[in-house]
Amino acid sequence: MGEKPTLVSLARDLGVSRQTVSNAINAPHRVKPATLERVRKAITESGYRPHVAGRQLRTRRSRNLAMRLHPASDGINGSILDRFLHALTESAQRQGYRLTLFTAHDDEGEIAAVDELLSTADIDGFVLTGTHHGDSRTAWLLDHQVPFVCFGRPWSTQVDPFEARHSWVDVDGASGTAEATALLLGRGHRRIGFLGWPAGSGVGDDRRAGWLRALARAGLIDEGAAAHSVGVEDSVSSGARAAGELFDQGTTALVCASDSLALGALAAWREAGLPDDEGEPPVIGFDDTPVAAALGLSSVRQPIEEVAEHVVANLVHQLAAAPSRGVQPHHQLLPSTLVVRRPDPHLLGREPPTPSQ
Amino acid sequence: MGEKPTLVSLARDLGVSRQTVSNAINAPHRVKPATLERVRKAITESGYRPHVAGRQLRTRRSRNLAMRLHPASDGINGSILDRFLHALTESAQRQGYRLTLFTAHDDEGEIAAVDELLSTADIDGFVLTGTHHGDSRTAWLLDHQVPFVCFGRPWSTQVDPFEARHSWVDVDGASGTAEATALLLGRGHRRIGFLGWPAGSGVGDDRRAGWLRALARAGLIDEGAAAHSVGVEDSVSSGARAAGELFDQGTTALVCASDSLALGALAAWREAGLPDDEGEPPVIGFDDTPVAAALGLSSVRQPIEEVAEHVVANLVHQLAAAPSRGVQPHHQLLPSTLVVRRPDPHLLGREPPTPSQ
DNA sequence: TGAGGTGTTTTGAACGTTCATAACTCGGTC
DNA sequence: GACCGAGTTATGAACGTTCAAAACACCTCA
Repeated sequence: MGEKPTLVSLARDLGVSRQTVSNAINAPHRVKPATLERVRKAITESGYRPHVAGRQLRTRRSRNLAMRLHPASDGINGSILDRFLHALTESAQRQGYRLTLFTAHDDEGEIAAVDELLSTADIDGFVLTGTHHGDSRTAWLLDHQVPFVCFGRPWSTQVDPFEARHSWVDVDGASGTAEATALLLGRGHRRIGFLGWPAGSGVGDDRRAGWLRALARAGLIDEGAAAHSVGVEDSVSSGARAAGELFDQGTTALVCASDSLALGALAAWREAGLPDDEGEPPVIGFDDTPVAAALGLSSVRQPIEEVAEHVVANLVHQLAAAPSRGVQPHHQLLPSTLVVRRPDPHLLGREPPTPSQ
Repeated sequence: MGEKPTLVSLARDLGVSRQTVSNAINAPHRVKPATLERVRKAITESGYRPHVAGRQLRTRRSRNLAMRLHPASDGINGSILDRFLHALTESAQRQGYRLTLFTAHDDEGEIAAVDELLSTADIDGFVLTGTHHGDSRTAWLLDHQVPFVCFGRPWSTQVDPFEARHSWVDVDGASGTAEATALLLGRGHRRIGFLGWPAGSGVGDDRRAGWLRALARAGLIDEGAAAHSVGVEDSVSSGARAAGELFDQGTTALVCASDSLALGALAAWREAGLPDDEGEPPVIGFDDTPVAAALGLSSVRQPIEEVAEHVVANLVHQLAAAPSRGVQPHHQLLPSTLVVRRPDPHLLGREPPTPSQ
């Protein structure tokens, strides 16, 4: 009771030295078992916790990670961000780290913010999201020897991402869209389109590539497959418009680069009055957002929780290494997977199908 | 350039004492103008930043705020959380504070986490979200004299929230639903229903109250208005089902407690084939989520950014006060406002209305 | 008996900052 | 010319921790 215990007060009460208590916490093997037990008991009884500032001042480590929170739905959007933040916080916590947020208006602002956080010395490492073509941040961080991990491959046409000098974790979007395409192929569709974003966006091109790969495997590339692929702005209404045109041209099913686009496609499909696949509309979204779940839309799901776990693990690994000599960068591509759903017939604006069998 | 500057190294280079440099930063009025200028120049030139751990150790202040990140869509859901987090981070940053996240599985876990963060002494104040009936957290925090502010009123039937012993900021949901109801009344609707959650959820009851108030003002309470109000689970499909029944019973328009419910109601309305209000479906959602924006659904918007600003301001105010004597709690209820939208006709599954101008 | 370990504990110093207080400077007053 | 007070600057100590190295205890072996 009374004042908050410190190393010194605890040691005094126990009749041992500061350092012994410190060792009991940080290097138990150096303490005689009997003493260790005595100290540990005192620690739990007094509820002693090391004061982070004292520790940080001496060790030059804060056990704090930081990440920039992008303005609403930039890079990773909405619900994905929620899941990512939560998973990241939890993973960090498990490893004894905390997650601090900061904002910035652009990449340059992010660099400035990182610089600030580093010079006040309360952040050990950073998580970068929203990697893009010509990203200026990674070079700066590498130059300044700042520990960091990217969520997202370095999208460069010049360099193989697996040759990058920094660590990253990313989701293989192509595997998911390929799986989605395969599913539609299995249901007999032959004119499967891809509804995505304009070319050049790394992430979008990756998702399109999976669709193309699945078609190629099925030997369906030659007959003008490219005509069934369009790139538009990521919104429900432009998705609806574009999907309508595709359906008019003979497309019978659509794999989409986002749930927003899929939502539009769903509306267009309903309007076009095309047949369904035994209750399931031939439209597949991406990101498995709550909207998709709510509407019963099949969607490709990113293993965000695993991404977070890997990001933190890698960061912690970097921090554990000697600060002088660098650590081997590590690159991890995790597969995305298709979540198959069957929508509530009410929401499709059709009569429920008569239960066969 | 060499090592990172510290107060001492900077003072040595300038030929003044540590304390003078420290004063130049923290109490400029105590330093002779000429000296002040010299010191300031040296600070900017050297890029000196005070080391937070050193400062924290001495002042017992970390300039760190913390908030529990609830598991996905609990309390404040999806996109609202994004906006809130972003606004909170930005507001905190403006005031020279940082935001740290942590997770917990329940209220008890949150209390334990807070206790931990406090005893390692690196958090100055907390933001509480997801307040609910019989919340055990506020009492604990008050008992332990921890500075905190709630986003959300204390939902107690016993006590007037404005008498609460702790500060809170909340959004007056009723004002938004009342506005929504008034809009529908203005368009000639007389049988306006409310599609919400089962009674007892504070937030939900508040939103329903606004609807009821607007009806009362219009003198429409007596004719069995209660029959047009239902409470169901917060999902699109149950919203669709419930809305369908209401429309069958003669309801012509719906104010909803969430965008999910509104989404369902929209589907039901479409299916029922009821008339629209010159292109606008008579359904209004709540929270103005990206889905609502995407579909062109009118929705009540919470001024989350303002909430965050007030939360941080209050917290900072508490922290500025002498730690011994408490600060007057402050209670702030901000109005929500209706965002009126007109959906893309494509998405309604109808022909666009002939432009009548 | 003493030299050399090995295992355990203690001591001095340092990390960078601010508080409390002392010291100095300078103009004005008696 | 000594004294005072206000303005400005400097000094000692402290915040709580860990590093580096010293000290101590005990055991083995020549």
